[in-house]
Amino acid sequence: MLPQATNPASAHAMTVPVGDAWTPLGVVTTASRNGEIFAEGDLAARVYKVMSGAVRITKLLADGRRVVTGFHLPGEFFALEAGEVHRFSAEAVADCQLLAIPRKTILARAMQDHALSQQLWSITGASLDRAQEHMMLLGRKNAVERLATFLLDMAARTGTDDRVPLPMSRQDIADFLGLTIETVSRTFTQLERDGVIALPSAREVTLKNRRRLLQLEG
Amino acid sequence: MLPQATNPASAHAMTVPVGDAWTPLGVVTTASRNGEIFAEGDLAARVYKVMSGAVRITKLLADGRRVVTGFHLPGEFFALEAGEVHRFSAEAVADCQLLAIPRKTILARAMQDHALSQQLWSITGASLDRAQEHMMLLGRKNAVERLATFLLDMAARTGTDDRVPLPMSRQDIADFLGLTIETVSRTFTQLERDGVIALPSAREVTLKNRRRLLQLEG
DNA sequence: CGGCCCCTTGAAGACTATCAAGACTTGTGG
DNA sequence: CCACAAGTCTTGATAGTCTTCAAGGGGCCG
Repeated sequence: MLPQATNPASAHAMTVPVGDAWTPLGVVTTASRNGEIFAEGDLAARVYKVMSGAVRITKLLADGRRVVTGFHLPGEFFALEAGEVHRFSAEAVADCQLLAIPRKTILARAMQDHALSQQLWSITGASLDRAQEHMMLLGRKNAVERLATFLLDMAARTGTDDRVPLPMSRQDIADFLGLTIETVSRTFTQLERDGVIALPSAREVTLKNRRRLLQLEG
Repeated sequence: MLPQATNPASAHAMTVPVGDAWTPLGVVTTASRNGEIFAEGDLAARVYKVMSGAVRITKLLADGRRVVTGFHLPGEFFALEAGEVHRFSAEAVADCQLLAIPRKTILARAMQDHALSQQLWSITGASLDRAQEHMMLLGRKNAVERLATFLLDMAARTGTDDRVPLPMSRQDIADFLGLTIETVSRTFTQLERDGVIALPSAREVTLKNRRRLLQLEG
């Protein structure tokens, strides 16, 4: 169940100016592939926005079984939680640039800026929506439906066209979909055989038949 | 998959004063067993606090497969979401008294009360935590572990001692744990046979061996 | 070119779902 | 208060999906 060894190297700070309302509040840091960004139980000192790369959020069971509760792609926030301590770990799926904003800064601003305050709530609410949608997948969908849902979601979030890059490993996908790596691989192959997708490489999917994929989504 | 027919009768408003900071903001309403409190897609006009009874939050797949994403017990808030529209349905598991607070009221207050504003965020964050914990259950736990987790959670939330009332049906539990009603029933029986719990009735469990249950939780 | 990951594929087995029937509970009406 | 009916829960037998165990293929980097 435990996947690749985690590379402890990560997160060297270096100030870089970029252009959006949040940017001036934080600093851009980097995290290298499989590098830990923070761990479950760490003090929640910062909130993050993905600038480039991809991040996975994970939780572990005592015996090592792993769940990936979500992936975060460029433009998305994570660790924007209300608690003082992180309830999950965050790791870089691929080399990342992250905007790290001190929690204190956010909270101080929110004290004086109701719009920001509401935005914080709103972003957390969006995470909750996604979490509930995912519970549906984990609780009631079969392997094909899970993968179809995943691919359509990734396409919606990243794809400009029908070419969808998959920065994460099969094991990451398996732990996200509540399946084993073997089942994920077999299901990819099945969708390819059925002409629903093409697999130019393991890390890139081409959607050949979105209509069919939507039906398969369940 | 679709369980009992839903009883449309519910939610008659009647003003009743009670004692806590939220109470003066809303009105107490009632919902009868299996009555709909609101449906997915409804305008999110109110947020709720359970005064008595129990509520289930559900989502449906197009073909009728159902997921219960959570239960809410007395003292707990629900529908405290940021969006304009409910992303899930809420139904009364048993006859309920609910404090219904108009969303507008909450938002207006939050504009002037930072503590409240933060509290909203915090409550939503707590929901997110629970959701992620539940994803772990749905994604990686087996039937025994799921039921053990559920029982310990219910005990922690309601039980004053080792007697834990279960206001919800087996079907509700099944849809919450991502199992079938038969598997839930068999797993209850198994835990009883193993002396971990006793079942004075279908709707009440007595924890006979918490230590063992904790081990089984996974 | 060789080694190491990562991914794919195959065969067997386990866990849960499905199908089916019976027991118990609860509520209603005579 | 009893009898019936409907809903709920339990149990059994069988089937199916996914997991587990095992091995081989392919790509990337030193």
